[in-house]
Amino acid sequence: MSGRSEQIAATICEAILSHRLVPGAKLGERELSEIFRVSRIVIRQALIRLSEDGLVTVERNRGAFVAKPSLAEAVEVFESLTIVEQGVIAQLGNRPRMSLLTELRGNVERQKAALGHGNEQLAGEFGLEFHDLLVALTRNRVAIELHAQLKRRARLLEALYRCDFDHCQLCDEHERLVVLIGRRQWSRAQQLLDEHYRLVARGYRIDDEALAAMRPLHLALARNAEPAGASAAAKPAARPGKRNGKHAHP
Amino acid sequence: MSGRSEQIAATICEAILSHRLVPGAKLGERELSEIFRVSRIVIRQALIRLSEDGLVTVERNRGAFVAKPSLAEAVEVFESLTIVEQGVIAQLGNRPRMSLLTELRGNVERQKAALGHGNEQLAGEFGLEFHDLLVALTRNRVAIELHAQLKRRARLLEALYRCDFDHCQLCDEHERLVVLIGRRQWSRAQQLLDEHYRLVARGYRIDDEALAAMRPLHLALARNAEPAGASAAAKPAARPGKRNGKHAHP
DNA sequence: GTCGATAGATTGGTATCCAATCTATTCCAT
DNA sequence: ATGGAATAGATTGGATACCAATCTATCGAC
Repeated sequence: MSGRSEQIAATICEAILSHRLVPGAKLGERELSEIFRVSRIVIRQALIRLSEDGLVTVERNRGAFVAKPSLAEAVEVFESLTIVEQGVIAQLGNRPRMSLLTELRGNVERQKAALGHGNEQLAGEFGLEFHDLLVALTRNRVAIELHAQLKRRARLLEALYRCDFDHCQLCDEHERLVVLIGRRQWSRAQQLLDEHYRLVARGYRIDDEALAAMRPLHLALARNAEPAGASAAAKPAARPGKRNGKHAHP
Repeated sequence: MSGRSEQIAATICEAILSHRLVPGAKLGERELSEIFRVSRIVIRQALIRLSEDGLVTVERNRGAFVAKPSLAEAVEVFESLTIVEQGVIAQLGNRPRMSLLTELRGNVERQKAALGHGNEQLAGEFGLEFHDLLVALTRNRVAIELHAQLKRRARLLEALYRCDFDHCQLCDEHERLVVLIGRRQWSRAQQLLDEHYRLVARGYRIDDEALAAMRPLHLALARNAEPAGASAAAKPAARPGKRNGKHAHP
């Protein structure tokens, strides 16, 4: 409903976070405007939104690209996640919301159950959710949005650096973290959290093949690229011959 | 240099942070486009940038306004600042950069000197800088930018809620904070920081007169404009006969 | 083969136009 | 006179066309 550029930005964001658009991919204004059937200006506004969020970098007179953070910046993102969540733990000391720990315990149980069934994919999802729940304990929307932004940037990194996690150990640390929080041992909890994120960061390796997996924009955005009309076509399908044959990957 | 909309956004941001544009003020596209001598689209792009930063809110088909955070949101902003800085302190425990404490000590000395000369204004400036330096200790640009964004929102609040600080006590707490960090008493330091920000938050009172200080855009954005508090009383009612202050903002 | 020039393509920005929506006034009925 | 509907104006959201500046890539000369 609200602004067309807003929902286009959300669509592109979703495509980036699900790795259908890989870091470094060019986001051409003309191409996107044809895909979404809007004018270039709306596309540019969407790209501005994404660039403010850190998911897209705009180079003057060259265009917009999916952000491709350096390894140094990747470390900084994880460190920032650590900082925020350590701060959240410190806040728990002042305003004990121990009743809310139930949610954390429930999440850990779901992680363990998923691991018991050998579903590491699902366990990973729950593992991400754990950190959301931790920040949600503050009931502070500003902090929650801050954390969500950092997490978006972290998910972007997953596309760039192959991750190889020891889900067992990660889940175990989550459980120990809940115990420490329950015992109000904030300092120990912060220390464990730091080690936890360092373990996560160690799971990342440079992945050259990810960049080879680049696919054309109209494929990456096909699912969500609905025509401008209220309900014009159910299928974007193959676009009828505008101009084709210039999609060589550089 | 880089994008026209970018520098216009920076100019408007600066005007907001120095309280020449008060919360709730309308940012009309046509009016701004005439002031900056650019097309409306560039203005809209600048407004989008500012809205992503949280300094302006855009309401569909109604326009853009300088953000007017509720008291609840103000509390959340300060709590988030606390969270980030507490996390920074926790990080200092892992990577001791004690040599950089010199900068913090120097800042405290400048605060005390300013207070000694009775210059509370200058002491307040140094007080803000103290928290920047604290976060800068991490050498983490992502965290620094995160903190800077929160501080911009905090400075916006100063225009909405009149602040009445006990600069002596604030400076004293800064000094004690440096001592605690030097002694590696991270937990105590975090606790003191929390109390510190609660003291700051208590200094804020609802200020109705600030909204009355609204002035036309072209005056607020003039090159050599002064902050709202000083010379606003000279011409309180600049608008002839139009409606005044009817900007209810849920 | 390397270096430079030229021609295309893309971006940044302007001007104009139109539809949808919100605001405020006016006018009418009670 | 007052409340409500109708209307006219203003503002936003967006489209289209157009132009200048810049980047890219091909082509040609040495």
